[in-house]
Amino acid sequence: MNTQTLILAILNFGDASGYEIKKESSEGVYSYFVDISYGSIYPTLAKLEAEEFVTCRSETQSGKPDKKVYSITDKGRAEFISALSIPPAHDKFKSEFLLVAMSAGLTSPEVITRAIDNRIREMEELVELISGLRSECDHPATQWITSYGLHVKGADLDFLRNNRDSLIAMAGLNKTLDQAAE
Amino acid sequence: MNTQTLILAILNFGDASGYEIKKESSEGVYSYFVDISYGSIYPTLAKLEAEEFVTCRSETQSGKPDKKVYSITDKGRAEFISALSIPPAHDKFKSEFLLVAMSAGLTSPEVITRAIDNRIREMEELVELISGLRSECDHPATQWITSYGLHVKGADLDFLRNNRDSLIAMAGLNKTLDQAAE
DNA sequence: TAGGCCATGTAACCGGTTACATGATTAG
DNA sequence: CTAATCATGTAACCGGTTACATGGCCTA
Repeated sequence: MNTQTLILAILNFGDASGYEIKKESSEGVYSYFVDISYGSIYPTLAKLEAEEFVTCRSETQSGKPDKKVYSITDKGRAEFISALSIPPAHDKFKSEFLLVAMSAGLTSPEVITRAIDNRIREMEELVELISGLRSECDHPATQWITSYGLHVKGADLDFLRNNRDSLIAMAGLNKTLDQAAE
Repeated sequence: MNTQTLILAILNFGDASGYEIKKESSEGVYSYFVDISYGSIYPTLAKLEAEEFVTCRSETQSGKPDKKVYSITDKGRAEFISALSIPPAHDKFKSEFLLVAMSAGLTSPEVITRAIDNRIREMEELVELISGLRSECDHPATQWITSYGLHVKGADLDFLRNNRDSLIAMAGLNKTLDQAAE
């Protein structure tokens, strides 16, 4: 998913500044399945304005710096809807944890324990986040994707809790075998 | 996860050529959580050899082009193990589907039906793949990660099947509301 | 008074992909 | 005869991140 479509999606739900878009994409509902940095947000916003997909107005705030609030235009909405009709690409999924877990035999119980306990904690935080977001917003499609996330991440957490010890038990086993073979 | 560590991980399980590493990373066990292209494999392999993390021998094959088979060295294994002890970064997850689903109201039932049915099919194929891989390999840690994958992707598939129709029912709703408001 | 939040923006960099070049063999 | 598989490699490109620059306000 390119930055442009993502920003259009966010603006379609409501006006926002670059700063707010960043927050949405790294702390809001979107944070679960995307993330973008300032370095890509601001240039894209400028490009989007030049193409008339968004308009921009400055808002002066008391006690805070001015902000540039962007609104999606009809042209931008049409562009977004047309992007939506392109069959979505596969999810992109990369997991360092799985590589570590797969190599559990080569490393120590301490390393594996830390890795899986961190993962459990992060997963709990993610479930918390999605739950919170879910209760804040009654938009049907948002409810659907948050239910989805909760269901999948809940199953993930179950597995992690039920199989934590068995993974830790595998740590260092290759080493032991190598030594036994000597 | 950088290409280097991933290649070291694959070579740690056995010797392989660049071509075979690509296959492993896009059709084998690793395909579930990583993917790399030739454009990054071959240069990395050369770098790895220069640093003495791997050695290389040429194998002439009858009826096939020669291949360069790489083996991990003790130095390479030490490097890999040390990379393993660094706490793994968050999973990287990007989903165009979730963005489309979240915007179901803006698009047509056809678009949503195609998107979710494609996803269900892809998820089924992934579950098939992991099942196959699982039965081929009795390495404990690999069994662990494949069980994990099967558990999570099974839950994913359940949700998708049980909630397919409710998502489709949301398609086009925003449009209808807009028109009703006119 | 230090650190964190609000707020916008740019330039350098980088990891990785895409597309291309090359070529033999085998299966349909 | 065509397509696919095996096999290695390079160069151009690109999307995006990191780090930097700037600065005021508020809280501890």
